[in-house]
Amino acid sequence: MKAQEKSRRNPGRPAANPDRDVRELLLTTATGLFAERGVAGTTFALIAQQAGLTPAMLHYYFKTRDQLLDAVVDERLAGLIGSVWEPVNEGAGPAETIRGLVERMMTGIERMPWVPSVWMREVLNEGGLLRARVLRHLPFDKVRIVRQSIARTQVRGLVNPDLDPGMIVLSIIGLVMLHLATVRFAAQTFQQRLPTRAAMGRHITGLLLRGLQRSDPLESAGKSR
Amino acid sequence: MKAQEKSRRNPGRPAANPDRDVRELLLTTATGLFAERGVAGTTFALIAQQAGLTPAMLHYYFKTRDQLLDAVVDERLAGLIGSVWEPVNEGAGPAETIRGLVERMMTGIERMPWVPSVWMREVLNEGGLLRARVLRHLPFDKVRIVRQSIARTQVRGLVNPDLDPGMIVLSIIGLVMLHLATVRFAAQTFQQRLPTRAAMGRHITGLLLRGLQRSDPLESAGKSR
Amino acid sequence: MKAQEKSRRNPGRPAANPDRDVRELLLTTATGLFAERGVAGTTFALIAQQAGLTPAMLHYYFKTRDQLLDAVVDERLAGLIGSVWEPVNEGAGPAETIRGLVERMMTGIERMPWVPSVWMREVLNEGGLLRARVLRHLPFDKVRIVRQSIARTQVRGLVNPDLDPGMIVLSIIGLVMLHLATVRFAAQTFQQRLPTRAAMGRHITGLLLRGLQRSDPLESAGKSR
Amino acid sequence: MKAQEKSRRNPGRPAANPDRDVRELLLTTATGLFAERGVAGTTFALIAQQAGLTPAMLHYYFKTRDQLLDAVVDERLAGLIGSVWEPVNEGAGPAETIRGLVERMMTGIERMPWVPSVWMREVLNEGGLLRARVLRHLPFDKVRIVRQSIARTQVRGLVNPDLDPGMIVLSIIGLVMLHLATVRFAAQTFQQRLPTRAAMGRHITGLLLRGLQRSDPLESAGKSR
DNA sequence: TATGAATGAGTCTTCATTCAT
DNA sequence: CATGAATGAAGACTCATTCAT
Repeated sequence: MKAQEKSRRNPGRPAANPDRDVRELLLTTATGLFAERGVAGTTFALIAQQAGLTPAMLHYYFKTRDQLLDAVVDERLAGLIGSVWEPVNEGAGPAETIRGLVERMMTGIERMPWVPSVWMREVLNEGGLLRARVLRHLPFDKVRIVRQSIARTQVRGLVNPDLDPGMIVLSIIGLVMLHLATVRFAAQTFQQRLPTRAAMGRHITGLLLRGLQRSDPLESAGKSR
Repeated sequence: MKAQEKSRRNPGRPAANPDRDVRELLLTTATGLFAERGVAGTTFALIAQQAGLTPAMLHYYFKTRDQLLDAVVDERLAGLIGSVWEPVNEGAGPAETIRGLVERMMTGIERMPWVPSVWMREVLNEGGLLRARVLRHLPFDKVRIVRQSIARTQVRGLVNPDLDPGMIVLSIIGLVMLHLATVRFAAQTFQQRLPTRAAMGRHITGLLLRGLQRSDPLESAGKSR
Repeated sequence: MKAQEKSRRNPGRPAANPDRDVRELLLTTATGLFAERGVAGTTFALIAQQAGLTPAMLHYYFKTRDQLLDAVVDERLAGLIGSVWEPVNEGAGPAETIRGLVERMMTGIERMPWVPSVWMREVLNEGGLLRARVLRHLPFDKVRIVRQSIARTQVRGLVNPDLDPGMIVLSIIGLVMLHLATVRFAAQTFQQRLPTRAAMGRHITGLLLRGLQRSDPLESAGKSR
Repeated sequence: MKAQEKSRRNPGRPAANPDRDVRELLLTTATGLFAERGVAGTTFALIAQQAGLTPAMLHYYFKTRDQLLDAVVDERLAGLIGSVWEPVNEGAGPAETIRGLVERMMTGIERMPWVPSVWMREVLNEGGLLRARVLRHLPFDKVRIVRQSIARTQVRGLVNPDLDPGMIVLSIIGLVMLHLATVRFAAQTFQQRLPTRAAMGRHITGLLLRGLQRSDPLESAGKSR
């Protein structure tokens, strides 16, 4: 019923394909629930109910559960991944590259707040239900660019020699996702105020950029406490 | 049947309490599956099957699903948490403290490889099924010690001013869990060799300690590419 | 399959709401089985099977077992209770009132033969599974009217002084339910013909009205045997 | 464990067969639970738990559930039935006979308070789980004596002509069981004091004996209210 | 006697999926 | 487009019963 109303709105104008609209609504509802309860914990009935539709309607738009997951990845996550990685190019230095990645991730996530939680649960995790699907969209060439850029700089002695260039991309993405997915929880648990988006950006970028940097260890500072 | 074989092992000696044994076996099987497929995706039937028992047997040892989760947290995770945090004390500097935390986490996880994955999925994530249970075992006083130690050092200008002391504990734990949970995946995905445990420890600790450190940014290094 | 047949009946007319029909069918089947085997002994599977449906279908109409019991009481028993007690008013004498109650009970039960058995088992009995639900529908004000009417008449010496006015309502309802629930059994057991409805009404009403009446005891009659 | 203690009590004396004792304990526990929750609602585990034993022990004494029910009827109910009906003889008048039956029932039930509830649920009711078993112990000859005694007296015009002699035995037993099983409930429901045993005896006997009696109807009394 | 361990069958319930309308 | 009805498969959980010890 709600869907019917929806499909009839804008009676004057050449209605934007209502099919498209409901699909989008369903995807949005689904991703929200995936973030809150995980993919395995989100039933078709729940998505339908929250979208004001019947479960049967869901099957009209997505023949099977797998197709819904495909759509979430292909029509939502893929775009984000593209916008984050596309600008990466060989010309930039590691700092600039990393700063760019982090900034674009945070910007993209601002409009898709469900991503960090879902990413941690369903992509990074062994057996995550979106992992295989996401893999198909990862820009391996771009990833290699970043890795090699860091490795080269490291060889020249300008990057923290402790770091493993092979893990650095994981560290970058993971750090952003991890912090964005858990700030709220951390703040509540340890009874602190929720940091602003800017503060979080500084924290993550600061940790990464300083972490990458070659320099003397912190020992002395700590010792002198 | 398999259980019968089990009860016949150690024919000579007064069999170590078989009750305890099967329970432990079940807990181990369960945690393994939780890591692979998440708590929500792991059915009693699956655990039982993998342990060579019937689902009904699981209910013999754990009256309900909740009780199984309780047991996992209370009898497995709690010990790890304790051993990681117990040695934390006010006397140590931030570097030493962090190094200790990371080392103890990695050591503990070596014997419980299921922890990182489960921690990311079921503790850090919103709606994670172990979150509430784990919270009861978190040593808030120890956490505060670490946070304040870093904050004090930061005020004295010896710590990266970009960092938010309120998020630093999350960053420490999260970084370890994140990397341990995903190295294998990252290595496979990007077709690299799996880093050694030592390399991983260096990577994480290096990232954290350098990241914490106050110093000039990496810009210059990057620019000079 | 049977359900399909069902949905095709009345091919010419605009089928009476099939939803309602199946619901009613299920309620009827359930009450019948409740009478035969008690609520605790009647499984969803049994009801479904007897109605030619699957157990899952039952959950389509009644989300839980409790909801089925609610429906039985609210949609079936409540009406009977209302029709039995509604006409009770202060103006009538005890005999008239009791006769009316008994008559209306017997009439109502004629169309709901499952009631006496269920009432005895699940309402009157300690721990009966419908007791609490039925209690919500009992017209306490009407009950009080009957009790007080009898008590007043008893004080005036016109009612058997042995009777406890507080138990008399129980005796009235109980006697009807008891006899209706067990005539068939009694007749079979003691190999007698089944009394007609009229005979049963006379028996019960006669027992109650004479029993209420003040008069000399039966001793003399018996002694003269 | 409790059972062990129990079986070891009276260490000095030649212990009364402990087998017998535990059996009795179990029967008593079972009948109590049957009264509270019905036979179908009482599990082996519950009986065992309440008796301080393991379910396995129950199977030691009663190989199957059916055997337990057999024992309840044969070793408990049968005795009561016998003591109630044995004294019935052809020489007595209906009043005396009925008074005797009621009195003996009430006396017997005083020591077996679980009987009325169980009788109503599991004997009188269609599909009652003890019905068939109890039937084997009913003294049909005695029942016939009562029925015929009343019928004869009725023919002579000394008994309420409305009554059906074939139903009268059912009315007698049923009335006692019904009232004894439900006084507590009735008192609570209608917020009255619990009648004393004597009051209940008077109520039941009074209702039955007056009810049997031939006499003018109560109409006039009621009308004059 | 006594019990812990074990299980097959069955209970209520949920869910993705189908289909006639 | 949209849905109500329907279901098979599976999930957690219970229970009477068995058996080695």
